[in-house]
Amino acid sequence: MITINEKEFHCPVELTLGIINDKSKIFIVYILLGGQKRFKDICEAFSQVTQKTVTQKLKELEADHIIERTVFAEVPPRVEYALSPIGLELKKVLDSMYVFGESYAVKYGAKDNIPCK
Amino acid sequence: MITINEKEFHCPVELTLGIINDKSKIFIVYILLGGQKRFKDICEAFSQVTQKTVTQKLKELEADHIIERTVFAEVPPRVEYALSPIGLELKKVLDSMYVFGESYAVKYGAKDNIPCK
DNA sequence: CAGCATCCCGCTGGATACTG
DNA sequence: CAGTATCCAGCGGGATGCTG
Repeated sequence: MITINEKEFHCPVELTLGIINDKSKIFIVYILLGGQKRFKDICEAFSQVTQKTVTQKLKELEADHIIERTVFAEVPPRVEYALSPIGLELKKVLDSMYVFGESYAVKYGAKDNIPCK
Repeated sequence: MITINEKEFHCPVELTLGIINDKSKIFIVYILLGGQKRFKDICEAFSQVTQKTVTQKLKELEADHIIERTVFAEVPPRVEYALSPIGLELKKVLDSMYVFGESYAVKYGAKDNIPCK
């Protein structure tokens, strides 16, 4: 049993799922694996998700220590998001998802080519 | 670009997320990593999810070739669920989630012990 | 035992407009 | 630019009861 902020998890897998519990969050992590990004860049990176959702998910990820938020005192405002040290460790999870997706595509998909690494 | 059943994915990660897009499915895979199980066993394995959800998720996973369903012509009926070969490859994804959860717990959690492997 | 059918509620997340 | 505010629709998923 693991306890974090009065939430209880039966095992590490459940804990991980508690942190990146939806697609949009995983996508944000995925995007940030390419280096730190501005709010606008993240929004543009996936068209399927609205600005509001991005804002919200970024907040949750920050609260969970996955990403770090840096505000620059400039006009116009600039905010950079980057993965924290522990956030970077999610790379292995994403990598394994990539590998699985590749195998799956080979077996069941009509793949043109496999980019986006 | 990968195309499967007229659905398009930009990269293998997105494809993987398209298959195991929610927690309950990942949990089912997690449970089945322990060997084949009956419907009832899966339902009992996580109390937080209802029977209906289990039924539904099992169907989707079967449609996506992740699990295999075997019906035994017996009375009372018996149905066994097991991971398919490609489903077994999700083990690596789960494993990496386990590793991440462990690291995270060490850093931010009050862990009693870490079971459930 | 292994589901299916129904009803229903809550929350996620979309669209749009406004602010420091 | 980087958000906040509000309003609202959809659907995932809970509870319950029925069937082959």
